[in-house]
Amino acid sequence: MTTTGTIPIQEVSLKNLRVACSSCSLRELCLPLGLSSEEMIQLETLISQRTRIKKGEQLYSAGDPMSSLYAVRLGFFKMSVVSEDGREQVTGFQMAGELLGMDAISSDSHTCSAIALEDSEVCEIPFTELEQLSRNIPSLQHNFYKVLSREIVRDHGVMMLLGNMKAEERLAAFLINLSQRFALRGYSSKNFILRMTREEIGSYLGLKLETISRSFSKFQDQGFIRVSNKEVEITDLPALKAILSGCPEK
Amino acid sequence: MTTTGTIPIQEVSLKNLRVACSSCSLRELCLPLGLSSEEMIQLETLISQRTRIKKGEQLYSAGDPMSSLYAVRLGFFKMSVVSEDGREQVTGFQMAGELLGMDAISSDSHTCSAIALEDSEVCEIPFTELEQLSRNIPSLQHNFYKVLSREIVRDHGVMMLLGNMKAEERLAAFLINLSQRFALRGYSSKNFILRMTREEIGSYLGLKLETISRSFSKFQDQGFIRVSNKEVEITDLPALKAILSGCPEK
DNA sequence: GGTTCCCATTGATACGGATCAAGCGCCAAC
DNA sequence: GTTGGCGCTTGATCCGTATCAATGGGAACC
Repeated sequence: MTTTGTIPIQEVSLKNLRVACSSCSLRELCLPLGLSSEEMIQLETLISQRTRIKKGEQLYSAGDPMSSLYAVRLGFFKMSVVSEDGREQVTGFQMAGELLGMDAISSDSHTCSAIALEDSEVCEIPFTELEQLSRNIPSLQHNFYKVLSREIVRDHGVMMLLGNMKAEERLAAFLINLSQRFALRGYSSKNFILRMTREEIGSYLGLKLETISRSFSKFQDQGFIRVSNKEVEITDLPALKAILSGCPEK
Repeated sequence: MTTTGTIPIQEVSLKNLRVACSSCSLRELCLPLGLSSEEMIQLETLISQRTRIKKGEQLYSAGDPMSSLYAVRLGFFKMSVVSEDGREQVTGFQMAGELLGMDAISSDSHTCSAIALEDSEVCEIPFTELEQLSRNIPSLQHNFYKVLSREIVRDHGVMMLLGNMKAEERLAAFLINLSQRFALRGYSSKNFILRMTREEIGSYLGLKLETISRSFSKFQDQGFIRVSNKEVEITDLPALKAILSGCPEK
């Protein structure tokens, strides 16, 4: 609807439509959190454009020079790194309101690739200008530090998962995490569509796709979830959570 | 030598001794990187004190409120998180010039515990004041963003290791990483002392202590390293690196 | 100097998940 | 409507690491 470029609308309204954090439903999840409306306007002027990314397309890939961060406005992304010998590791799945590209600050070039798993839209945030603006808006600066820190905490959680948990615990943790994030965004926490393949889930969780498939089947047999291809329904959330608590019985 | 508090020296010289980034051998690794000498002095005034932590003591633990970050001035730390059901995951080992506590920014309280693995010394950096100062010193702000981002990149590397690599690959990667970090600090990259136990290495690498021990022995049998308790000598670095490159032969 | 405790090594065995393999269902292209 | 390909499921087997167990050695404490 509020596409960029192709339709020749007059500039003013285009600018208006382009980016408006203040009217964005994600402002409570995203960078603008807690900013005054005046500060939010300053942030808006900085965001040069929204970009649409079709399912399967790359927003950027490892090695690309970094000039902007991206806030997911709509859709779903997969982030992955590749080792020198070609092994891929999915490092995360990002949805609306989450920031992409923070890994790239350290070296001015991206270390991950970002691939859209469904038709998506991102707000492009030029990094140098964000740095500058954050010097004038303390709460923006603070928010951004928090976002970076939260990513570190999340990564530690994944390490815990990869280092200590068994296959079914990992998958349970993954489903619970997705469920909570959907809920935060106003979607159902019980019914959702998996945008990624079993293989991508496996890569994220340090498992093979067959193991993911088997664990899904087992959860279904136990009556915890119903799965049909990419559709998931969580029918017994407490049971899923119990798996995580290292419940003694299998 | 430059202890804090106990010895009643006159204030001026104490202040001088307390913290002097400008004369600190770590200034090229730590936050002050690239700051002018004038800016460095501003940073120094902010760092309230140096603290000594004895081997085995905790600098902070998960749940503690966070008011400061810490720069390791001397020594060696282990960072770990604990899951609700009590499983411990070591998330990293930090040495001189590295920053501790960045995970705590997101929630104003620590999510990790930091334990000294040898007698250590840290510079305490009050976070609110660092935020303030970084608004006035762009290169300080930029450095700090980079430090946070670098931590995210490091974490992604650990995910790759935990998600994709076999036991011996993980240990090889660990040894190479330690070796490089010692070299950066002017220590030998070939001979060093492991400050952590086999169990702590195992927790970091997602393996059990027996597996660490066996892999050490195997590397030694193959002539890649010499190990004696905590002492390690790397005798064939290229061979260790070859293990990482997924070399076909075992 | 001896005792104790913790850490490390090594062996035997068990088990979880990887790997190999076959078959199915769905969607897109023709 | 048919064909091909990709993603998913399920079974059989294998392999790597965990687990269990016994022993050894070094450092700290008495």
